[in-house]
Amino acid sequence: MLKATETEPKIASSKSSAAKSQKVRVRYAPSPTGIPHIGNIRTALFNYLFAKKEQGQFLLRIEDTDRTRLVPEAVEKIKESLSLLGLDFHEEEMYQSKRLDVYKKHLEILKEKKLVYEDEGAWRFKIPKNKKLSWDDAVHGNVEFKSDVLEDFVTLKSDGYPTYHFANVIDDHQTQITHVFRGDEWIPSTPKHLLLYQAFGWEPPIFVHVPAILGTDHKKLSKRQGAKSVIEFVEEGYLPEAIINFLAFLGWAPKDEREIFTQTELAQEFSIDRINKNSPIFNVEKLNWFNKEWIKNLQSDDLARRINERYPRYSEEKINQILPIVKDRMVTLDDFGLLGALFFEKPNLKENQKDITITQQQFEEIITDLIKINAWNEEEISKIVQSVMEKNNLQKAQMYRSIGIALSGKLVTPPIFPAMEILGKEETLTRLNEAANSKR
RNA sequence: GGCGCUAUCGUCUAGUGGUUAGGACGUAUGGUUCUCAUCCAUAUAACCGGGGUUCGACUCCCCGUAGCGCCA
Repeated sequence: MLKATETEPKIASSKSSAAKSQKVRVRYAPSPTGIPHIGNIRTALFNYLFAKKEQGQFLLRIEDTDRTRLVPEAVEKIKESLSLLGLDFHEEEMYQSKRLDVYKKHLEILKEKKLVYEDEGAWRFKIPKNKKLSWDDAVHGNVEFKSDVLEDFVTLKSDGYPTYHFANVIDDHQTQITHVFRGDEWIPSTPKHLLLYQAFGWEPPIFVHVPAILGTDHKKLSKRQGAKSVIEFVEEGYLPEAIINFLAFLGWAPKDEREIFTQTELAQEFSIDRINKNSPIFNVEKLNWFNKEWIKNLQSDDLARRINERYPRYSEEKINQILPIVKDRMVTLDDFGLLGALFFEKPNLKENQKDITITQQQFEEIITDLIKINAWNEEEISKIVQSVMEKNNLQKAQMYRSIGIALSGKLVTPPIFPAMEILGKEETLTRLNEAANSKR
């Protein structure tokens, strides 16, 4: 109790009022070592939402000082991931590899102050003894380390490149970053950064250590464990809106119980105070639900346009015609490909043939009656199917499922009567005939 | 091993000293429907343990325990 009132963790936010006089500037600072996975992008999202909320600026900085792990197309993929979600960054882009002289200059300052010493060509920062290093973390409150647990760390490596710690501090200061959002795995290295800020006589930014997203194995999400990128999710038919919505709710929650938010609404609601301390687990089920909701909420034209982009051989007009009967059962855009396939290609009867449980003769009864229909619409079709069903004492499930398979070859189908109407009389009869023959 | 972070239903979370601990996902059951799916309703299930502080702790403090992270 005492300690809490004394240190007052949330002082961090009152401290931010000092920073508030200046414009909020945040950055996303990935290393171009590959395609950023969904956990990395969530950090970018928090940065972005906060900047938008505070009408500040969101910068992109490429931390490309580890030349051994550089992946050539990574920068492009990072930008693609951001733009897929509509996270526009401020025009200032920064590449650490182009700032070697800056780091070198700053090393000179430390040399003059005798705070570094040479060690096999590298320059190490000398850790002072018996010093308490603490900061008011915007999500974790007061965090404190004793300097004794730290080891003298390298600032500039022998190859002339800076370490992460060194470049990070200098860059954040020079670009006037006010809030540093980063994964909480960086908490243990923050004392080093603090030391650097002190050495240069700079005011440190507000640290916002965001909990890492965990996989179902309760381990930090990593590419090695198969963590996917935004690019992959979009390829699989997830909507950017749903991905944003889902990611925002991993480690953060709004004041009320509403769950569906646009990016703009999220930015309005966003607040650092409401970021959780504990690490959430990535749960695909929930993502699926968000995606389903977003598909439902999308305007039909918009949805049709996106499906058309995915399946250019399907015309938007045809998609619009089919959409009303398949929309409700789509989880991802990919599902349109599955559910709508029957309108574009012949079914493969073999796979589910054993589930066709009505006889050849019963098929033929239906066909003979369907032929007589003049006005080919679902009501008429339905009447005939019902009557054959009753006459033969068939179960609904049996009848509908058999016809569904005859039309599509699949077990999950759109509602069959409107489907038959859209398919057209001739094609429907052909398929029923084929199914009938397959029962021979 | 050292240091640190964290701890509410299976999962995402609300909750800031007094609540029947709320919502969502998932799951189960029932209803609607044109099979499957949708939709609707209902149910399901949680405060890690132990000590304090307090008239009263999920909530504040301490100690454990566990998970995770960083460094070695």
